[in-house]
Amino acid sequence: MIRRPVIVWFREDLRLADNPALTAAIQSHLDVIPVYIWSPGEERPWQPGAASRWWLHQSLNSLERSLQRLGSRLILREGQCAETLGALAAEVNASSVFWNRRYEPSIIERDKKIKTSLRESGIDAQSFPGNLLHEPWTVRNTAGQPFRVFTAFWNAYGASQPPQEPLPAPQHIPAPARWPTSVKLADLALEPKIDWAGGLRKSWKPGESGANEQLGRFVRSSLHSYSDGRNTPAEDGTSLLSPHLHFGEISPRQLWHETRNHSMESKSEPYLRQLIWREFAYHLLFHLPGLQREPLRPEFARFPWRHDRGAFHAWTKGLTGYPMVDAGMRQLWHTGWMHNRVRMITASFLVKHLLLPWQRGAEWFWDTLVDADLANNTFGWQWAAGCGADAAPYFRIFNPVLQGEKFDREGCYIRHWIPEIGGLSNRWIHCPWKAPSEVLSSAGIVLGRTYPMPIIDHQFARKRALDAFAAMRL
DNA sequence: TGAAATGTTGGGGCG
DNA sequence: ACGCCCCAACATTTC
Repeated sequence: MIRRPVIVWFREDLRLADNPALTAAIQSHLDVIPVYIWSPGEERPWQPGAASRWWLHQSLNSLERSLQRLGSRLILREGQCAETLGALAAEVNASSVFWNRRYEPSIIERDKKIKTSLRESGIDAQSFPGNLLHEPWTVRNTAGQPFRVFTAFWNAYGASQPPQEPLPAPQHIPAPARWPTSVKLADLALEPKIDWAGGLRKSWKPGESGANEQLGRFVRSSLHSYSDGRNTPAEDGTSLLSPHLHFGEISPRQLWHETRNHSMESKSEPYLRQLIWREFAYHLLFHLPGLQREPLRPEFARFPWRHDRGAFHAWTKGLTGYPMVDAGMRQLWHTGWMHNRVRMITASFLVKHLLLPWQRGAEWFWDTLVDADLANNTFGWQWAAGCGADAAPYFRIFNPVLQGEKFDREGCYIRHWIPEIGGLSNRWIHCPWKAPSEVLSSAGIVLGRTYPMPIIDHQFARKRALDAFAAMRL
């Protein structure tokens, strides 16, 4: 009698350690068939962008090699998940299919259907929690409602059970006698046809081992000074873990325990807060699926957004004439990532200085970020636009010059990403248009030619945004 | 996880 | 010594 194998369906959990579905599969003492299904159509309209696909390719490659080291493989398939899983399960006569949950509303809906249809075919289907610290439906305020204020959410997390200890990575994965066929990773065509990914390759090491190395670097060198260091874009003071976390190369439970164990509570708390902001974003999107398109505050539906392709183009290319904004946008384009402080500055500029819809910004970030994550991206943009939960009030408008002087005092971040104005002293580096003409010419700068004039005047833009806000509230 | 405007205070220059 | 003004520094309010 042939033993029926169990399929482990990998999704946004491209890791072996702390992987509940994988652990459960191994504990079932059946042969394990790991599979990943590429089905971008089912993610619409948020199918992975170009930068995410690049990362996914590297991460799948890394997972495949890790599985091979344990005597296993990664079966790759392309197509609708329901059909593909059903066909694979039939092909290998699987007894069950295990996976770790995702929490995007449309994915939940799809996965429910898959679970039902597998069970109807006599196949045991089980999903496991592992990509959040707490399941979104278990967290409620005293009135039984989902939280809308971060502090209350944070307090609720603090009062609840600490997350369970991460599961160890398996030492061996039982392999079936015969493997089903797999497409080749290259055939998924995740990598760009024209190789623009050089900057990404230099910046990142996707995969579980890369994630763990980065976590090690972070807790050794940045965690103790995180509360200030995370605000200095020129330095690696943030965790740099966001893409690893998005693809599940490392789990939030691992991050929680590792940072907790490595330092005093007072030192690890600022980082844990960030991790809980992520939970809060997932929590909100779960309870309010419309957030991915529509503002949480309904009055923003009447906000007088502008439509200015030229301004949007300048923003995306880092040609607004405001060095702090442009540096951020160029860092994003080059590395697939932007420092969080600068995300706030660039987002504020798009929404408040240019009056362009936050959805346009969210779409651009979605395509260019290696850490593009629906819950976080949606939450972050609604926060920046002032229309979200616990958001920055609309009248809170960042001044890109002051933000630059405050958080990049020495201009290091600017000089790195905008070398054409690198010759300016710290006094002028954040506002080249104010520099005396002899300073500009001796630095080799011709405003409007070698670097743009500001595409909009700050004072004017600030007043216009406030007026638009006032008009909306009438 | 703001910035700008407005208000208040207190030290020093000066007649 | 005193009152007056200026203004930086800080605090508060407003958007």
